Amino acid sequence: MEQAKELPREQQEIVHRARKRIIESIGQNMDLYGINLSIGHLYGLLFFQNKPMTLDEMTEAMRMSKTSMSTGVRTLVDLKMVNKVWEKGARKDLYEVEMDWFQTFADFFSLKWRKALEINMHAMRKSKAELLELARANPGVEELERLVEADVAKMNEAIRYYMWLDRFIETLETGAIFDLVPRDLPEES
Amino acid sequence: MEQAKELPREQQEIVHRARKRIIESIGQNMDLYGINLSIGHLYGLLFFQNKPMTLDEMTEAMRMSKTSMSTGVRTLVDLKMVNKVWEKGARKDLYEVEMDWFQTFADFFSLKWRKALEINMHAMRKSKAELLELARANPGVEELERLVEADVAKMNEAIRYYMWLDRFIETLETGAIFDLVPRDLPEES
DNA sequence: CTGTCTGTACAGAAAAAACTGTACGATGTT
DNA sequence: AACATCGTACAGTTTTTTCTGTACAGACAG
Repeated sequence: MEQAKELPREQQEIVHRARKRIIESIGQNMDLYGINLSIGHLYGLLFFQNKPMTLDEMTEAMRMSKTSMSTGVRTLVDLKMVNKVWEKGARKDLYEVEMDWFQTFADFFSLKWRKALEINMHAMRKSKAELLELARANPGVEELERLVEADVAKMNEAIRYYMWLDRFIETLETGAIFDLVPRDLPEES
Repeated sequence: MEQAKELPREQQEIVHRARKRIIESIGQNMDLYGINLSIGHLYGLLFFQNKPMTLDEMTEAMRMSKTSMSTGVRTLVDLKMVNKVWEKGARKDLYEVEMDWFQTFADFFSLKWRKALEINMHAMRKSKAELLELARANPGVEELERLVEADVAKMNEAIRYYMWLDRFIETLETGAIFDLVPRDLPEES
């Protein structure tokens, strides 16, 4: 895990267990971020490291292949959960967790949601236009009119939702969310 | 997909393509909700159904086994994305999508986040207490003190984040989020 | 330039997830 | 009562994902 070699065996055990509980807890819940258990554990490991870590150190600590560590840590970097760190004349790449979990949260969900939002919104608008055009080109066909009306109503409701989601994502991107729901509560007095 | 049988072939095609685009778009982005492509498609299919659907109808429309439809629709029901519908003397179970996507969104993420929150928070608090007790029982051991201090600082920061997340989830659960970020913008004037 | 070390591409093995067909319990019908 | 019909449990198969070992390109040291 990390240093602490100069402590008596018994104390090391306690520290190790305390850390392990958290690492596994974090790792387990990483599926929220679409991350599997192994990479979740890797993240947990990095969390308790008080200094940047190399791929070889991860390999040893996780008892997994270097290839897995390489791909795993890259996933975490892509998600901005881990940062690549530069150190003077260092041969190896160094990584450490992004400790600002508020930012991690905002980055992750704004990224994912915005991607889905754009794809879906685009599909909605295009299909809606096609259906309206179809109805316009065939006036008076009752069956068609009913059908288009029903579908377009659904699309409009979906678009309304996506427009809300867009504004919501914006609060994450701009940090306005932390005005709406403050990071800290004012002290009780 | 659904009725429209009385329309000319050509018009049916257009409607079908317009719907298909959306269904696939939705299905693809369902991985945000931890749902795979097939079940995503199922959801999209239900979205355009203007009446509740039976398992057998899904089986036919999706060209998949009834077992898959059964488990798939159950997943969607568990996530509150689809509702089981009761109809007078109906032999078969009927399902329809929950059309309130605002609610779907709020339900899904509050459910998932709260679960993770509670597990992680519990682990954090327990481990923190153990480390503090360890330090208390061994005063003056410099190495231990440094280590405990560093770990506890991290845990405190994490707990601070989780307390924020808790308040944030609460806005989803209570609907207060829709006061903070309104469903609709006031009309331009 | 040669030799060494690092990260990753790639192909194959192992593990996990998705999907299916069969069988069966529960419920309703005759 | 016997007979149908429905939904799902379960076991086995297929597909996908994860993980590993090997090999190699790029950077650097001597």
